[in-house]
Amino acid sequence: MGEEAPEEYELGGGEHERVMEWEAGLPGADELTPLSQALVPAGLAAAFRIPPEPGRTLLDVHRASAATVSRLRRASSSSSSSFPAFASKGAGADEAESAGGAEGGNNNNNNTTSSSSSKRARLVWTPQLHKRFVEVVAHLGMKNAVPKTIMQLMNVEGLTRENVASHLQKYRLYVKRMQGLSNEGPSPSDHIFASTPVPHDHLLPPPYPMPHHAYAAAVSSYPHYHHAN
DNA sequence: AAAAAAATAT
DNA sequence: CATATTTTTT
Repeated sequence: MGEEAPEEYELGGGEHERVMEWEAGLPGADELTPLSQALVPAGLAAAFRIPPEPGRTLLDVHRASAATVSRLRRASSSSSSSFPAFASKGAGADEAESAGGAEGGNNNNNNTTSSSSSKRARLVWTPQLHKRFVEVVAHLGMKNAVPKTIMQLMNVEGLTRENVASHLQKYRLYVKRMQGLSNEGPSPSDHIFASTPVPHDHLLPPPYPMPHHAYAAAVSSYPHYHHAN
């Protein structure tokens, strides 16, 4: 019969249900310093030679909060009761999201999807992965930041060049949008991003373990995969 | 139904 | 390798 589940949850990129209990005692929005506003006034920063403003934009904030939510989903250990909002929209089978709560770091991923077909699951660019990506790109410079090199330096097993290429495409657009929308002032420093305040990422091995010649064989972390369709 | 993300094709 | 288009997920 029809397995039609009335999903009234607007999770992720939808509405947020406000839990007033959590807001009790907290200052009102009008009393808080807007995140979109720089902590250090432009004039003051200039006077004190503090040019590198992290460039906090609404997009950055949004990304950061997304990371926080992502963290909460996983850290839903103790706490009185489970979060009502973070239910996986399991269509058929519930997805097992990793195991160790504190993460050990050892991720032996046997993504031997058995089946012969190379129908790999969709790669999910988790904040950790993205951060790694950004770091590598930043270190390479827009000049050498090409999919192949990025993939190699990231050294994440299972990560394909196509994965990186696709993400890079989006990332470039993202950066572009940001630059165009940013203050069109005469600021030579244009590449101001990489502000991806992701929690402590002790989950991944060193970013670019490439001192001289690649020591292939270094087992690295694995990307987050989700069940494919 | 629309938007975002990732995959795939050119 | 870059960009465009299509598919999949939210």
